[in-house]
Amino acid sequence: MRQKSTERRNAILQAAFNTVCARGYYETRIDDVARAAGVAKGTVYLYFKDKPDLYVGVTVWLINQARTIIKDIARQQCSPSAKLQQVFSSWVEHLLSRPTAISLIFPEMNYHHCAITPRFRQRVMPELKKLIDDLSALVRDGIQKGEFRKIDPHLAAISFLGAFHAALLGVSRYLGGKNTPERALDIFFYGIRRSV
Amino acid sequence: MRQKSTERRNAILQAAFNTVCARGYYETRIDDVARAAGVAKGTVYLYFKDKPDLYVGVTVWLINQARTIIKDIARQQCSPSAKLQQVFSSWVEHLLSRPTAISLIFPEMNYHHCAITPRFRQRVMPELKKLIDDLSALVRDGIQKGEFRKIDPHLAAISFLGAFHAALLGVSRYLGGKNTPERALDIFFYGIRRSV
DNA sequence: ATCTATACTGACCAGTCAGTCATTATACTG
DNA sequence: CAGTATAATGACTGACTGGTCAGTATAGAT
Repeated sequence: MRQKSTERRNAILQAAFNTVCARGYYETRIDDVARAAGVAKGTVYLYFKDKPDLYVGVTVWLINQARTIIKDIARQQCSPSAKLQQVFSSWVEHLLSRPTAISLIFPEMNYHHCAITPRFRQRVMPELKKLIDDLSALVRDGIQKGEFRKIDPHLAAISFLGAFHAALLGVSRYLGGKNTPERALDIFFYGIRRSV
Repeated sequence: MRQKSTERRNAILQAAFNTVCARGYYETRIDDVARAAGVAKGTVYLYFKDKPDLYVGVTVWLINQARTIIKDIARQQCSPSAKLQQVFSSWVEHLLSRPTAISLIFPEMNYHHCAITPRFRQRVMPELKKLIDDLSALVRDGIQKGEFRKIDPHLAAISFLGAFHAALLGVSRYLGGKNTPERALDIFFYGIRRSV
């Protein structure tokens, strides 16, 4: 009784992630993913029901990685600010070479994928909400410790994503200036208003 | 000597904008756009070279609208902060019913559209850069008037886009909480750190 | 070693849709 | 009004790709 290989599944996931980052979902061919994973095209369908299913797999996989980073850092003994900073830096480190991956995270980008939206909603949105909850928890901790202003932790978590996004844009090929990603985090922390 | 109708061109652009916002570029059929615009499918090709050309047209059109709003507001006699706030509110007002439009603005989302990326680069990126320059000018003004911290205006402009994005997410169907868009702007202005 | 059940393969197929173009419609001119 | 040139039409076409499945390969059991 032969087993499907976890190894092969991961190879397909990784190949799909790479291709989706390079080209986007719609310009990604199953054939390309298969070739990059070193399997036959039909093999992809042994592990994933169809193309949208593969996409959902990739997105959940990415979000779980992002959450793992948060969890590891949340366990450290340092201030909430330092924790947010570390999550930020770690994420930047991971995605700097593939900024397009961020589109996997933003849901309104995924309105685009109408064919998978119901499935996306059922299987990815819960994960994404957990990601935001993880970030919210860090913010809540900071509020309780008097480090952060009294703001909605949920919105702050979402704004953190926006700041992360801006960070990637700020160093990107097309819109980049003389920035480092940390400057975007600085704006997130301190705002643009001058204190009086 | 018959002329092509500007009216018809705009109808096609508007229809394409609506469909792209509702479904994304790849789930948008030329047939759907034509029907929504009240023209035949082949007519679309009288005004736009091909599908990517239509997409570029829509994106440039949206960016120009966003810029018009900035320009109008920049002319008013009020503080730089108030100006940014008004741009923010006006944009929110325009896009609240179609948050997906924001994907037209963020370039790494458009890496997805490999078929149009070179064309996009040549025709849309210059407009997008101008949009960011317009915002940067407002920020620069605020810095000179002592209202804003000494930060890179360019990065602040990008962060403004990120904050705008977060605002839309914060009130969205999937990730929304009890927020108003203005709260995201508040975070952009004052950050999350508590002042000491 | 043989047998079995499942993994794996890749040529094939059907459906889709962007783009085409022969035909028709219509605005404009004299 | 007739003629002309261009706009507009929509059925058709061909390229493409996701998914299928008959055939092959192979791991595991006996």
